[in-house]
Amino acid sequence: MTHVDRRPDIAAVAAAAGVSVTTVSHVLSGRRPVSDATRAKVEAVIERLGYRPNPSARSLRTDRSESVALIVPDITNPFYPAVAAGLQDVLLGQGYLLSVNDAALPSRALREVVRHVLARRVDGIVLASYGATDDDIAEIARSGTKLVRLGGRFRAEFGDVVRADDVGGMHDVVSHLIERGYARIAFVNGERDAHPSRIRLEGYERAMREAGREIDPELIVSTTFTRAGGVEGATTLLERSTSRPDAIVCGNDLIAVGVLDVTRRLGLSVPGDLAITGYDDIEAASLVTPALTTVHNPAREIGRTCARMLLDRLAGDYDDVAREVVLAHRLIVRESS
Amino acid sequence: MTHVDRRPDIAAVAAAAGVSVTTVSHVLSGRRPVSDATRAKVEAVIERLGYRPNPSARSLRTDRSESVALIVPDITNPFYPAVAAGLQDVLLGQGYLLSVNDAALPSRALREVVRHVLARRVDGIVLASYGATDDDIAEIARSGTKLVRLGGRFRAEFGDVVRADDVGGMHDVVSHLIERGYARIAFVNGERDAHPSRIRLEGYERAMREAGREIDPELIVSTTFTRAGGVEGATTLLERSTSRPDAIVCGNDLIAVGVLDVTRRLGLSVPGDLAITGYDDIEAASLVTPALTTVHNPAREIGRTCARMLLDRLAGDYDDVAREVVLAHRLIVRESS
DNA sequence: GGTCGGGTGCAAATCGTTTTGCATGCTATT
DNA sequence: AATAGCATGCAAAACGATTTGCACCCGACC
Repeated sequence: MTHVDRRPDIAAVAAAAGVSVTTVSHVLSGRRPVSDATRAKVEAVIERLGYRPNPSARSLRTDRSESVALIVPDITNPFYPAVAAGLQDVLLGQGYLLSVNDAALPSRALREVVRHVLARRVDGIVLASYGATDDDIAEIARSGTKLVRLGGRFRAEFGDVVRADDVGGMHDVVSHLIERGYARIAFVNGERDAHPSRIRLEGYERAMREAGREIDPELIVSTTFTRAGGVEGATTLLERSTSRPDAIVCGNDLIAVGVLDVTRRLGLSVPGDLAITGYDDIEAASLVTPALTTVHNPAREIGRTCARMLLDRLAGDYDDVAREVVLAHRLIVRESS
Repeated sequence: MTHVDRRPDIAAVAAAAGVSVTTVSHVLSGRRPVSDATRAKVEAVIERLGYRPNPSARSLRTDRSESVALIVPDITNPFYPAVAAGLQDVLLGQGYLLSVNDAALPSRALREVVRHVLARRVDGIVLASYGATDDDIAEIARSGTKLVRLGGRFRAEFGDVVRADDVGGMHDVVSHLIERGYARIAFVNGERDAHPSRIRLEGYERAMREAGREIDPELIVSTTFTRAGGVEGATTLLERSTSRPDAIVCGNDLIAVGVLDVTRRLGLSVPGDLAITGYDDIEAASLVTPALTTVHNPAREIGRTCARMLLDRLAGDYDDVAREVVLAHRLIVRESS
């Protein structure tokens, strides 16, 4: 084993450059003017010694960790990795470390995950978990940690919100189906009380009402935002109903994939016997056969936006006002409708 | 604005409990015996005050950050989120924070990402990037940061390696095709110099040789581990060859999906005109039509294993010996072959 | 009865930064 | 020629934990 030299600290740099530690710190932070000659000298030494400030010491002093946590309800849902990539796009350049935390039940309760990241004193949290309760959010607020939520109801005291226009998106999908002449349009939604479910249902209802269609509660079922949920929902709809729907609108793409599984098993032709639509436009939507009509959810751009808003807040901007940013959706018509 | 009380520090706890800070620290760490009475008193105060040790102060003193970084080549490849979930399964319970870092080109050079996490002084790194050079790995080793690599060539001085048995997996796929009677079996691989490419090619070659088949260099093309790579590879193979292959083995599922895109465009029937196989068994493999024959890569279990090995190292176990752990693969035969 | 040793607790040094208050030398102004 | 003001640099006090060396008290042992 070769002996590894002790890591240089700021004092070592100061000594080697013949200045005080204060001066080195000022060169690093730029908080006080430093003459060009001194700066050059110090920077040369830093380079030569390979000095990197100790982040623990720094955050102990400044009370900032330069790290941000993303909390997602299911990291294996491809929507969230895309969000994470968007966050990273912005955060990496600013020197922030991004921690990604999966709060997927049953193994990991959201509250436990929230406590975990709060205990680590992250500077900010991007909360993408639709399972979050007011209590969870209040706990974050109480700790003083900056918060940006991805989706969810907008309330000033609960921080900023970034979301796609789900009401509009779902409205467009349903209108599209109505236009194509589908008569009995069913809806397989995600978790009943989750915010995205409610908001997507709202879009469905609005489009139906606008078209003068009656809303049949028999045609609306709530399951979970997963492939298994889609199987369950489709089974309920297609096996119990006396008169079958001729189109099924799904709360997200994963559900739609599950619905497709069922139609395949039942030997139904899509979109002949039944039209199916998804939501989010994850890659799988274009892979299945028939390819899914869906609504593109700009995941990466949402991630970028969350990051920028968090940085604004960390910089002290918008200190006394919460913001809600809504990103445009885009209807993608493919073969399934 | 309501006034938020200052966070209690260890001194506040000591004062409220009528003991010294040393004692409180010992209650927390258990490094010295503390009487039951004292312990109970201190724990009650901690609870009442909601005291949580400041992680920066702690790691400044202990030189441990209790955090681990995962570096992946493409976070939108669903294999990696599954690995991340596995890591989290193990790390969360131990109080470690997991940071996930996407080193996807062209925006983020791997070296830059490595520097970034090293600057943050993480305790350990799980490096899943097949683009890593010896230099990258040496830089990590030099910093003293514990390293576990996901895949890659095993070398004692470069830390532990966890990998699936890719040679065996690819061997099984190819043998399966040979058994089914396919005559001209082509191979669309990922990046030519990437380790997983080499190793998977090895499995292909071994199976061919075992069956007494000749290896035709014309039938082997290197692209990238992406859907676009599959399109490119299939186009090359199917449009240029005088005599077409009747089976295409792909370096991963994403490539296979791209190959499928091409067969669809050319109107080829799968597996009638052409058999196609993938590798990894990501969800998409079962979604496409026809569903892909592939090899199951136990991503989540790989993640868990990486985490455990890293924890071993951080605990000082296996200090003077590197380990390579190989996880079993499983051939999944579906419709495409 | 003196000594030994285990259990328990405390004071103080330490980790590596940032930041404040003050001192110095120089230039420019009057 | 005196002084105001600026640019520059330094010493020292935080930040909040962990850990070491030492002191004390007590019962047990010879």
